[in-house]
Amino acid sequence: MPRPAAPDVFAAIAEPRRRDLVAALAGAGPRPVNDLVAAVRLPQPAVSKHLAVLREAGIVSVQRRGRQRLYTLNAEGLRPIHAWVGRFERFWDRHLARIRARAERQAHHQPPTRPAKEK
Amino acid sequence: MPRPAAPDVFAAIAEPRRRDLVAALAGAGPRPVNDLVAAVRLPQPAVSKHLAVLREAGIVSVQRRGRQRLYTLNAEGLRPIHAWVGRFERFWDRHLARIRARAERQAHHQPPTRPAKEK
DNA sequence: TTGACATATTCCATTGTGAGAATATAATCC
DNA sequence: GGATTATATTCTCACAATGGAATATGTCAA
Repeated sequence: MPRPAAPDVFAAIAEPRRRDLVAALAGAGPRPVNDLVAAVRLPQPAVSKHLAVLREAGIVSVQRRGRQRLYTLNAEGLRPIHAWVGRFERFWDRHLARIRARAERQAHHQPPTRPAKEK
Repeated sequence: MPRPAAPDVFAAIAEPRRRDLVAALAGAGPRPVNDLVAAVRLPQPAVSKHLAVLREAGIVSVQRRGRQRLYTLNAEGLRPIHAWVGRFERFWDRHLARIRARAERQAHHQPPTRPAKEK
């Protein structure tokens, strides 16, 4: 599959407005730009520009219909972020930390890692 | 508890170098700055500056010992991101999508949503 | 065609961000 | 004290990003 190039997804969602747009696109199906303009309360050119960034990052996809362009959330594009943050989930999730400790103990047959005492 | 103010965690991890720093801090315990300088191959002032951003975002914490400052990953700070992205997990996870579809079908007693055909 | 509508793009001014060099602070050692 | 080590801060510069206004592009309708 032709990876359509995803220039820094992290930077794309760093902008609060763009996160708003993503949220507005979730749940509902393809929405025209004007819908989003109404949803996020931002001038139309701004919305178009933010959508362009999201599109280039692979987070949304467009589809022309008549004079309007319907934007759809492409959640797959968010996956790298989820994956990256997920690497650290075990550091705050006590349950996961325990599971991990046990797994490592069984694997290496060594004493469990000290649970990194909370301050 | 005094929420220590977390100015845009999203912006903090938008920088690749800072993500490198976070990764370098994970797993190992508190590490002095020079360790990190060696790890990420960046001039020391740059590292200090990035660490400052991470600190203000609540992603790392510092602890003085002698002349050095030991930085520790504060994974809790990443939680907002995980939570935000997690909201959209169901849109790419087929299994979760099915669960959701069934739940909605049962709730509204209506035909299941068409799985949004890929282009 | 003309006109209205939906959206994108360009231009400009402002602000923010990161790199790099130099310097400052603070703790330790002699 | 002075020298050395560890880290932070300041400064400047180049550049990217953002908002706003204006304008361009494309599509439908009459």
